[in-house]
Amino acid sequence: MSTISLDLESLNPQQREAVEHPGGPLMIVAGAGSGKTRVITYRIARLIGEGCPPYRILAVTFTNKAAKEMRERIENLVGPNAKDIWMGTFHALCARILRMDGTAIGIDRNFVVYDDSEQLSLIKDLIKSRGFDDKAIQPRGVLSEISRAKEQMLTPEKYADRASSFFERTVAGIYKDYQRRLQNANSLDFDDLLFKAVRLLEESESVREKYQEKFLHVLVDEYQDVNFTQYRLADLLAGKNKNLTVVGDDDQSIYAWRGADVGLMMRFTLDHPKATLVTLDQNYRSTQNILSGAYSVVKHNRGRNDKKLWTSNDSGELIQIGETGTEHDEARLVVDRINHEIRTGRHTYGDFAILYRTNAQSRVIEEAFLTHQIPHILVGGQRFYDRKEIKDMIGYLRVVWNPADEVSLRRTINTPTRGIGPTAFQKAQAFADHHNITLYEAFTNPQFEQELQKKPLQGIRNYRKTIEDAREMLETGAVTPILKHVMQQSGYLDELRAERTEDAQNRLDNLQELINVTAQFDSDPNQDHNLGQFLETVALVSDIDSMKEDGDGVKLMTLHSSKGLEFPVVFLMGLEEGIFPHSRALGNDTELEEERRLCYVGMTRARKALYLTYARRRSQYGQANFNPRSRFIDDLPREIIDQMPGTTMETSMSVVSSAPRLEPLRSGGYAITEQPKATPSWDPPFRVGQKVNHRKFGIGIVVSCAPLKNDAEVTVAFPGAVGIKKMVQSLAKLEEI
DNA sequence: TACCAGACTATTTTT
DNA sequence: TAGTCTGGTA
Repeated sequence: MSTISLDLESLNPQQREAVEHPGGPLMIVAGAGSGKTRVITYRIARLIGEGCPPYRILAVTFTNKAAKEMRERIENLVGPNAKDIWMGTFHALCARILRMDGTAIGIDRNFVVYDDSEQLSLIKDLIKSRGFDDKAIQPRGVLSEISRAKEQMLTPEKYADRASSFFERTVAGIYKDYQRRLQNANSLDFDDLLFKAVRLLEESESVREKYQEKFLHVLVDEYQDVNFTQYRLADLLAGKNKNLTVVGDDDQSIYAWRGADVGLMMRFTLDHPKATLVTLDQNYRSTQNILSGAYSVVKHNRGRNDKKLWTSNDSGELIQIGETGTEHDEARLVVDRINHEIRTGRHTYGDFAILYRTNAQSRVIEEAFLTHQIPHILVGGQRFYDRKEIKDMIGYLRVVWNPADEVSLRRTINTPTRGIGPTAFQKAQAFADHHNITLYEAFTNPQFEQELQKKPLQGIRNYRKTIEDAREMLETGAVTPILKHVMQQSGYLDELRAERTEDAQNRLDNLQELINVTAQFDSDPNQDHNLGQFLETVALVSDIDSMKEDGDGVKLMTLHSSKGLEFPVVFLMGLEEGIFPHSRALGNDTELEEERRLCYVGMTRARKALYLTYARRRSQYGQANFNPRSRFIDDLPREIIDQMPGTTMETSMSVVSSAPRLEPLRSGGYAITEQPKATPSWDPPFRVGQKVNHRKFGIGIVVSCAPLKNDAEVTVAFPGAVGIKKMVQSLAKLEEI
């Protein structure tokens, strides 16, 4: 037994109960900032201290970053053997299991993982080859339908049995082909990782027993955001020893759009009637005012089980509300505020976080930060691994590792151009289908070569040589030499260098950065050194994973990315109807509730100070929009808010001074009496959130209004297939109802 | 086959 | 607004 001393005295009784829970199913309902991570790390440390070997513990986290941090914290408590704990995201866990034992259900060890864009390109191709117009059958829609099917563990056959509408029957056909193409390409998509892992455990008794025997304790964090396959997986893995600990907070469930289902938290207690339930409701993070503010936003949700967090912290500063003219003014307001705080010496740049609803909002903020020289770290947005040049090179590496990878082959074979256009491609596809071989095999088949013209033939030979030479380097295990070889011999580098533009130089820099990444991978003693492992790591990283820890900069990220983090000072920007809550959520109660929870998550990231800002006028898609301020602001009790100095007076809410104006008066969801006039010269014909009638589409809800010469452009959300429509009021003749 | 210009259109969150 | 797609031309 190791010598582990935990400071259990410092825990509150609930935390202590959770840490010391002996065994059996345990559900920890952990409010924001309630010391959840501490409880989990202590619990794991304690299990190890009591003799449970680290390799028999499985801890599932939401992001790789969370896993890494948790591992470090446990290492501080129990020492280096914390390395042996199985810790990671569901997807990483499944990939690991499938690589080891997937052969039992016919999965090749060397499979690659297809990401979103690769899935999409495959779907697009399938839609086209079936002769559908990809406007009538949208690739995105098909993909998310397939994804949903997989989350419910429906195979193509089962899905087809249930399909009733035209759309569903179409998807059923595509789904079937899609799976076949994935299989031929020796690839799995994100959902497959989960789905196949569950299938593996269900179908192979020996594999199931192996893992059930192995994992003495299973812990799942962020349980409110699991989907059905993940729920199944956790249950299966903990099936024998029943030591399953789940930790979640239903108020922080923000991934329903991705198939997560809070209802599974309830189901846990039904499936495990003997489960112990511990609620952590003391918040150690935020001030009383921040907590009250956040609570006053979520409490509007119906059907939540009401838990009100409490804190012994001071009430702290008031929540600051800032209204500005445009989004540029808004960014400037934040810049000024940050500079002010820095000057007074109260904070450093690293203390601030800027949170926004959509990535598109980051641009304006970043521009302001660049011009005013505020050091900052942008999380997300255009991901490094989503950049074209990076995807191209990763594509090459994937073909080297797995020549059957069809999507990567398509991506790379004519990049840089080698004279292999659609015609050559179609020929190869036909040849491959006819001889029942992969595309790569077709392209490299001597018989096929005879069908080609001189130029494409030369191109293919060069390509093949690049790949084959690289394949010979596989044995060494190092990734960097292969990458360098491929960059060079493919002609990719030469082409970029020849461009001599700033953009090309940027791309070259990014490629250099990629070399740094592989070099680091190659020298990491904790990694299995092979290309397949590298490709998997790359496929499963998220934005937040690559956020640099150090560096004293203001963090910029979406609300979703901020989950699980905390900052001394938080700015929540763009609090406008149609932005946050997002326009897609207006008029949909379920989605509005999720927006509310998202707001709750954002607000509770703040420890000391919280700013909520919005602009009266904002350019969206190149057009001026006048969105009223967010209903979430109107939810806040006026005694805990204050107006930021320097914000415009005439239309702003003049908080404390005009008490009666801030009644949470709602109809269509926000305080009507307060709405500032959009501009002095223009009156929108409808309120946002108002129900209107259209003679063809029926009843819909106004998403936004924008001025248009002597007219107005009105965006309306209609139910069902009609969706969101932009229309000119004088023509559409929308009627108020 | 490659490339360009202009049209078009879709706008969330991400493992 | 910006990214994608299409169609025409070299």
